[in-house]
Amino acid sequence: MRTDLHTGVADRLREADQRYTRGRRSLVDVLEEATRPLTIQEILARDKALAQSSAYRNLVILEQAEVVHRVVGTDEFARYELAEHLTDHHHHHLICSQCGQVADFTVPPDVEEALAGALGRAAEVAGFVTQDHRLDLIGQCRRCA
Amino acid sequence: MRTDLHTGVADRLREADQRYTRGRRSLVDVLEEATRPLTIQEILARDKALAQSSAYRNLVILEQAEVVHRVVGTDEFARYELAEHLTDHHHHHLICSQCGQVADFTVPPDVEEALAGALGRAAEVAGFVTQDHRLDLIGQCRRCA
DNA sequence: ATTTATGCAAATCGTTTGCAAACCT
DNA sequence: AGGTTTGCAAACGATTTGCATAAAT
Repeated sequence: MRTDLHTGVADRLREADQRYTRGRRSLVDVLEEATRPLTIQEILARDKALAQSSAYRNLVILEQAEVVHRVVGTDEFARYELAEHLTDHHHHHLICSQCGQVADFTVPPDVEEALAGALGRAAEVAGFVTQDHRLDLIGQCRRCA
Repeated sequence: MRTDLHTGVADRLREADQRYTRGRRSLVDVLEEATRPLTIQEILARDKALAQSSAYRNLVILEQAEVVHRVVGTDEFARYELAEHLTDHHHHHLICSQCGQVADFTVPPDVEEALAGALGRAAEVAGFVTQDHRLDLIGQCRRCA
């Protein structure tokens, strides 16, 4: 099913002139098994062999190589997930304003399309070159509500 | 036109059992004159009489009283703007991934409605209590592109 | 063999906090 | 007077960085 994930990652890293080391592979493995964006601490807890400083450094590199995506919530912790082009799973985030947890969700394709059109037009007016869009819900998760 | 702004703010603060002091009034004044969310440093630069620690403390209080809204971009700086119910101006953000600047934009009402409906349904499925939504464009602003 | 990555510990920097003086009611 | 807020300086904590060693090509 996903023997290609590491191949895809390797390709991206090669293009960015970066090596695919054991530490970077571990990060990708951890994120692949997660069903939501993880904080650095969560990542380190899931693979005890990872050093904190290297994890920070490698996540920056993986982000530049477009292998991972940094998710900014409402709390002080950065969260990471695999880039959408590697998972084929376009989605958005439910951000709990209480505990900070981030969960995934999707909206129907027709809404997604209407949205993309409107956003494209708005960006054009502002002379803005769009790279990505961010659609999140802020509220309280089941556990905190 | 906006003699009522301070009245509205005072109401919110009273409800939160908070005083409307000179420092808090200054913060509201600075944010009222801005056309985009401002970082703390930008706020302090616009009113030299403000002390940094009090600004941080008061922005927390104003946020809890729903007078201001904290905007999280992609960089390390928190940004603040007046809450939408005080400005009657529902909008979204263009976030420059290069310089971090945040600008405002709007989408047509029909898109906004379709979006609200889809989001409401998605949240319901996840057992999520929605407080707010966040729709941003990430890209490069006119100056950085 | 040479370049690049790692991991520890120290530094950085936006933000938070302790505390005594100033302020409001 | 009694409780809040202020402002300075010190503390905090997530993230970054210097440097000597280990790994990758």
